[in-house]
Parts: sequence; C-alpha cells; structure tokens
Amino acid sequence: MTDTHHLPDPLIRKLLNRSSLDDGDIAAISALPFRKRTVPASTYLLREGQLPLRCGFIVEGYAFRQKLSADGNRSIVCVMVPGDLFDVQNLLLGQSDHDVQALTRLTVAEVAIGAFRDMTMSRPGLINAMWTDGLAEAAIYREWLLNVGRRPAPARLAHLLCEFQVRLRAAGMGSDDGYELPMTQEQLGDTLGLTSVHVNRVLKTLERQGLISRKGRQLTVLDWNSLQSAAQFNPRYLHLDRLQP
Amino acid sequence: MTDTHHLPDPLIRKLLNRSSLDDGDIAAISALPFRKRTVPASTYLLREGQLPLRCGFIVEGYAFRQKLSADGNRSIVCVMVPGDLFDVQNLLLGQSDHDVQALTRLTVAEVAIGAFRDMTMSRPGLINAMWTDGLAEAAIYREWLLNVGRRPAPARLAHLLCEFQVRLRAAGMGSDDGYELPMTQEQLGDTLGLTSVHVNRVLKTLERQGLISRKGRQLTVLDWNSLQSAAQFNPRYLHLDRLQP
DNA sequence: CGGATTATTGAAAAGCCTCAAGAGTAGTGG
DNA sequence: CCACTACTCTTGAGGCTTTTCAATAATCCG
Repeated sequence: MTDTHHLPDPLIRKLLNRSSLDDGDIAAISALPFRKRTVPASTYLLREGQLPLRCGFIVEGYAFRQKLSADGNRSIVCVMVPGDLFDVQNLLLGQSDHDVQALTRLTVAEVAIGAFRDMTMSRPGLINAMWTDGLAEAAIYREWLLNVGRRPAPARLAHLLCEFQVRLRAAGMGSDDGYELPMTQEQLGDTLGLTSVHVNRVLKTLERQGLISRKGRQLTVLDWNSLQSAAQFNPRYLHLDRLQP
Repeated sequence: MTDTHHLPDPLIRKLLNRSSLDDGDIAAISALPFRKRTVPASTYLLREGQLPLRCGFIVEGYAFRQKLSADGNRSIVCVMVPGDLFDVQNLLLGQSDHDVQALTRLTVAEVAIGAFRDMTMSRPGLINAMWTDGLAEAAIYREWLLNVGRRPAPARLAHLLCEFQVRLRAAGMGSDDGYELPMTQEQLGDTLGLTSVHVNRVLKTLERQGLISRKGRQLTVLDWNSLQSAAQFNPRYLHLDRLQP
C-alpha cells in the first residue's frame, strides 16, 4: 500500500477498517476521476425519490440520512463520518427511500455512476469491501432498532454517545476521552425517537451522575466504564475487530 | 430461465424480485450442494457471537432476527420470508451481532460457506443480486427506525400490517385482502417497541375502526386505503418496483 | 382432555411529551 | 466591534400515551 495522499484516502481508510485490499484495489480506487466539492451544513446531497447519477463519499465533515413521515416527523436513521459512501445503495436500488443531508460544513468526492460501476465489476476485492461496509451499516441499524425500541431514554442517549466515541476514533477524529458532539439536541432527539426537551433533561442527568461533562458541544467522557454500562454498550455490532482486537 | 423445480427456487424468485439473473447465474445457484432441513418453531438458526460455517436461505416458513439487551429486553429487528438469505452477512462480517430464530416450523437450505463464496466470486451477477437484496433489507431497517421512533402506536402497528401484506404477496403467500398473521402479539410488540398488552388494545382499535378484522391469527384487511393512510404507508422503501410498477 | 401458551381486560403508575417562556450562543451586517 | 437576529439550550407545569401489574378467558398442541 502506498503512502501518498490521493483523493480517496478517507475511503480507503474506511474500507481497510473491515476488509483487506490489495495494491490493485487501492490503485483502482485512486484512479477514479473523483471530483471534490464543499457544501455548507444542511445541504441536501440526495433527496427521497431521486435517481442519483453520481456516487460519492465523505472526505471531511459529517452527514446523516433522514426519513420524514407523512405528518412531518423526522427520523435520523444514520450518521456518517469521513470515508463513508453515502449513496451506493442507489446504484443498485434506484430511487432513494430517504434524504442524505450535510450535518456540518462538508467536503465530498463524487464520481459518475458508470465509472464507479465499471470499477466494482472489475475488482471483486472492492465489491466485497463495499458490500461488507453496507453490511456493517445494517448492523448499526439493527442496534439502533433495539436502542430506540427497547431502551429507556437515559440508556438510549448514553448508547449513542458511546457509539460516537468509538466510531469517531475509528475515523481518526476526537480523542480518547471525548469529542465534539456533532449534533444539536433536536437532532439527537430525532435520532433517538425523543424530543429535544427530553434529550436536554437526560443529558443533565448523565452529567449529574458524573458520567460526562459538557462545555458547549464539547463532550468529555468522565467515566467510560459507567457510561458503557449505563448504555449496555457492547461494540461488537460495529464490527471493528480489526481495529480493536 | 428454466421452469424446472430445483431446490433454490424460492431464492431465485426472491433475487429476481429486484435483480436480473442470466441463465448462467441461475445454473450456478442450482448447482450448489444445498442441504435441506426442517426445524420446529423457535429453533435458533444462528446465535449472537457465533461464527457460522454455512450459508442458508428460507425454503418454507418464516424466521426473524432478534437482539437482546443486557437487561433481557428483546427487539425483533427483521422478519424473513421464503427466499431470504438469513446469514450472508456473517460470510463477510464474521461473528454475528444478533440471533436468527424460526418463527414457524421452518425449512431451510444450507450450503458450506466455501462453496457459496466461490460461487459469488465467479458470478458478478449473483454478487450484485445478493448485495441488492442486502441493501433492500437495510431500507426496511430505515423505515422501521422511523416507525418505531416517530409514529404513535396505532400508525406503527398499521404500518407493520401493511408491510406484511405487500411482502407476503411478493413472496407468493397470503391473498390480496389478507393473510395469516405470522406472529404472536408479544412478538409484534417486540417488533414495534410496544408491550403485548398495548398491541392487543391497538389491534382492537383498528378493528373497531373497520380497517381490519381477525379470526384467530387470520387477518383480513377490510379497507386497504384507510389502513395505508392510517399507517402513512408508502411501499417505495420495499424497492419492489419490478413487481408493482 | 390437560397443560401451557396466548389473548383480553381493568386500574393505577410512570415516562415522556406538549406548551411556554427565558437565557445563552453564534453568525451577520452595519 | 457591536448590535441584531435566529437558533439553540434550559427549565417548569401539566397532560397523555404507554407501561406495569394482575387476573381471567381463550386457544393451541400433543
């Protein structure tokens, strides 16, 4: 594997979290004519019902997937970090069933769907790496279903905070004892199936219990073991064993 | 495409719902040394933490994926019908993050992981079909997250009933105006993030409103349009457009 | 038929939501 | 650099959905 800094570096880093790639695979990704663009927070990268013509991944910043119900309620179903492919599924499934939106100011790299498809067809190692990545995303969906459906609000919020801690570290952000919370309390609520008011109260409770502390959006994990056990957090579902054996 | 009745027929039918397969692909699946077995309801096909050695799909009956939280609560995160591959993700992700359990008396067909992997490597059309299938499962997870996180109990239950109606028809079961509900009310509750008591009350409400009727487990949809709109159900997320254009 | 699971119903409690208002914070333009 | 505006966060009070607990009826299965 080369050490030069090509455009798709965050993507390669992400795929290597869970799969092996050979030099040919890495060269094939690096050779794709990706085009970078930077957009402000809240920009839509993809809308429900749309048929995308390009395929992209996150270079810097965060994005999320959201679904809106007919009566205007929102559910944030996925938070994406640098390296995440945000619209491969439309390559195969067609019309999108959800929106993809920038959470922060965001830099993405995109390539025409045709070039992307050709590349995957000729590199079984890459297909497998991306398939694996999609399966890992599905594993997070399953854990979130358990979280939203069966855990009380304090455990539910603590669980999301634990997940961010682990995933942000795996993406090379944050530090070992905390990170900058990427979302407003309303967005946290839409992720957890709670109201922003209740998220606020529960955050204060976790703080009062000495599990975390906050200055603005900066979150410090004061007691990782207790936070983990309050959350019933077990990182197995993230399938990052290659990083944390 | 041939018309003979090979073992993997439900699998082929399922894949054709969302992808094109050529004769070579179908021959390749049919040639795999699948072994059938039938197990009673509640049998575990796979347990969390396990490393599976085989790869299988459902021939007849229903199964589900469940996750258990540390304090013993259960969430049913996926219901599978004939044709569904129930453990491909472990081929790529390793240790399972959830259990797979038979919902009814169940017939499955399984093949050693090695043979399965070889087949996918040599047939890009099949990889794509199975990848697509996994992406469609992820789309259902997203819709369920919206359902559990943001819809009140009546809409939530109505939505699941609508989904069953469409998916069972696509799998060749049930009829146009109803089906045999495959789960107990407790299992419905674990799927929806509700208690069985509340599921029972909400079922009665839907019945009182004239949307459905029940005799035992047999469910009849009396007013599909009203049920759909009470559920805010839009089948787009099932990505079955090939069947229902 | 008998035992176990499943469905049904009531009453009371709990958790989370709604509504509302005030305080803090960040970004913008003069 | 300040002031203005728009978010975002915070806190309180009351209400509603859903849960818990409990007890009985119905159904399934061998």
